[in-house]
Amino acid sequence: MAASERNRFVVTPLCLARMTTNADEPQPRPRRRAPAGAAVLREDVTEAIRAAVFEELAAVGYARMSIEGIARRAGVGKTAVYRRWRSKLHLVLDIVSALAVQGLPAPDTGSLEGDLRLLYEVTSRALRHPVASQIIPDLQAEAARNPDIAEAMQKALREGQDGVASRILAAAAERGELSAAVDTDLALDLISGPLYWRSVVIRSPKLPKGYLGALARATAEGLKAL
Amino acid sequence: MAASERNRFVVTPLCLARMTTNADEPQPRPRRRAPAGAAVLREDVTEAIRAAVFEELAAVGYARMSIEGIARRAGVGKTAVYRRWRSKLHLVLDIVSALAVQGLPAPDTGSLEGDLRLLYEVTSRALRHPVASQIIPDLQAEAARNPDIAEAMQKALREGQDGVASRILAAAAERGELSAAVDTDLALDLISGPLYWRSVVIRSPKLPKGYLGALARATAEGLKAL
DNA sequence: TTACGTCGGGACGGGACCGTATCGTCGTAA
DNA sequence: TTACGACGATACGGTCCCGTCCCGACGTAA
Repeated sequence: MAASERNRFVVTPLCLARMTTNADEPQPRPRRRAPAGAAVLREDVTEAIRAAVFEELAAVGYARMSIEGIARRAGVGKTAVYRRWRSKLHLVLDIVSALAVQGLPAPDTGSLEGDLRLLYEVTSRALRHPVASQIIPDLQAEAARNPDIAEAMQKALREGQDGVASRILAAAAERGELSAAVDTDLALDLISGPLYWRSVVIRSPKLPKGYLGALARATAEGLKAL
Repeated sequence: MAASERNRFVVTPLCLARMTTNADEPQPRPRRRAPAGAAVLREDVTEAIRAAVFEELAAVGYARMSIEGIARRAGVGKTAVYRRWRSKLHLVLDIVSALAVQGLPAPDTGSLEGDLRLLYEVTSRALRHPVASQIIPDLQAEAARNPDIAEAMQKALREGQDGVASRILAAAAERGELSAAVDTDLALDLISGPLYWRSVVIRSPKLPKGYLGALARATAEGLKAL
C-alpha cells in the first residue's frame, strides 16, 4: 500500500513545521480517552509520535531518549509506537531517512561567490532553529558509534548540503571560475566546514551583519586558489 | 595540599597516553583483593578511574556512561569513585578542564600558509586518534544541553586550537599579510571549520596526500581576501 | 451488521543504575 | 604501636525503562 510510503514524504514536513512552532508551548493534552481508532493505523497518531521524537531528541538526546518518553510526550500508548516501529533505532532511522528526501534547490546566480552566498543563507537559516542545532550534533555523535545511523546521516548529508555544494562547484568549473582538477572533497570541506563550526560547534547565537557575505567571498577566493 | 592540584597536570597526560595505547588491550585485571590502601587517596586508583572514564566515554558516550560502568572498567569499587567526585558531571568536568591545560606551541614559520600547515598537521594528528574523535563530538553534543559542559569545552577550545589560531592571525597581521581589520571570529571559523568538518563530521578515515597543504594554501588565500 | 484491528491504559517481570551504608582488610602517618 | 581512613565487596530501597500482554472502547471496511 502507498500509505506508509506517503508518510515519508507528506507527514515529515508537517513534523518539521510542528517541531519549530510548537516547541515551546507545553500543550495541555487533556485528552481523557480520545476517540479510538479503527482497523487502520491512524495518521494523526503517527504524526504525533514523529513530532514527539523530534522534541524528545532535542530535549534529551538519542541515548537518553526512551520509547516511554516518546509515547508520554505524544500522548499515546507505548503500544502505538511499537506497532509502527520495532525499536528506537528503527524509529530514528526512519525519520532521518525521511529528512534526507527534502531536495534543496541549487542556487544559480551566475557566480561562485553568489551561489555560495545563497547556500549559506539557506543553511544558516536551517541551523538557526534550536531543535536542528540540538539534534544534528547529537545524531552526528551517535553516528560515530552506530553504523546504521552513520549511513543515514551520510545519505541525508549527500542529498542535502553536499549535493547542493557539488552542483555549485560543477557550475563554477563549467564557467571556468575553478580549475577542473580541484579536489572535490577538499572543496566541499572548505564550503561546509566554517559555517558548521560557527553555528554548531561554537554555537554562536547570532551571526554579525555581513558575516555570510564575507564568508562567501573568502571561501570563493580560497577555492580559486586550489 | 598540592597533591590534588598536581593530579591535574601530571596524571592527565598519563591518562591520554594510556587511553591511546591501551585502548584495545582488554587487560586481564585479575586483582583478587589487591593491596589495600592507607588513609590517603591512592594515586594509581585515581588514575585508573580517569583512564576508565576516557574509555567509557568513547565506548558509550556521556549520556549512557554510568558510575558503575566506570568503576567496573577501572577495576575499583563505586566507593572509590564517589570518594573523589560527587557525580558523573563533576568527574567529566574535571577531566575536560585538565585537558584544557595542555598548552600547544604556536607555530612560527614566517608565513601564514606555513603556520596554518603546521597547525593542521598537529590538529589532524590529534583528531586521528579514534578516542578523541569519539569523545569530542559526544561532549560537544552534550554541551548543547548542559551549560557547565559547554563552558568547559569553550575554555578547552580557547586554550587550544583557537588560541593557537589567534596567535597565527596576529603574527600574520603584524607581517602585513592580512588586513588588520579582519573579523577575527570569521577568520577563526575559516581556519578551524574545514578540518573539523572533514575529520569529525564526514569522518574521513584518511586524508589524501597533499590534503593538508592544499587546505593551508586555500585557507591562507581566503583569509587574505577578507 | 459484524468481525477486525487500532486505540489508550495499565500491569507484568526483568534489568540497569542510582546514591548510601556497612562490612573486614590493610597500609601509612602520627 | 596505634588510630585513621581508603580499599573492594556487597547489599539496600528506589527509580526508570524495557518489551510483552491483556483489557474494554471504538470505528471502519467488508
